[in-house]
Amino acid sequence: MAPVSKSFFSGYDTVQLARKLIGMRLVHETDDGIVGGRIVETEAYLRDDPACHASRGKTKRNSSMFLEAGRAYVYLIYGMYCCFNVVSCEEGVGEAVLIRALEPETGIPLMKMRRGTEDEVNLASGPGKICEALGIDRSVDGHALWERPLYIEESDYNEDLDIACSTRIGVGQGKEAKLRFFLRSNGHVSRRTVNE
DNA sequence: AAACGGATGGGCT
DNA sequence: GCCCATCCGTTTG
Repeated sequence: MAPVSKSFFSGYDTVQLARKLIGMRLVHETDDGIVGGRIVETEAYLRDDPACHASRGKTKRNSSMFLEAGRAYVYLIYGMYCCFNVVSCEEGVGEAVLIRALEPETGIPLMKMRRGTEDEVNLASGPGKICEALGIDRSVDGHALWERPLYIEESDYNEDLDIACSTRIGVGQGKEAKLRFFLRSNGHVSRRTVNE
């Protein structure tokens, strides 16, 4: 397999890209090994959405959100975890898709070591867990996700996906909006019991 | 099974 | 000073 082309990311709005990324693979080729998995849960963050970091303008922290579609936006949360996003829309807009959960596929032993658990369901079922399992930190903020070593690639099985929709997890403002997307009956999503 | 507190850094009203 | 797009271990119903 190989990274998708740059054009994979353009021509869609953020909600469309959030749905399109479900079923695709996120892969990181590191010195310690190749790790990756299938994306099973995403959330959309929109420009006029109070939960979106870009909604109050461009700062040093969120500046990569304003890059072109397909760039990485990685930020530190709660002082100790990172969250990984795929930038959407054209340069200068400030929207992104948060990747919330993966179904581990490649490099599972390395992920287990990094996460300190043998439980496969617990390897990447949350945005902070994904970054720990894949070795993603702020040094890849702004990276082009159509290029190695960190990239999106096509999945072997990507047909007839049953995508469900709910409110987002952990947000204060913007609670009502149903901007979370996940594979309905997949065991690797971060939470099972949310509305509808 | 749900609820809570601690760890810990940086941006903000 | 307070609020987070979190996680984990522990306590409570």
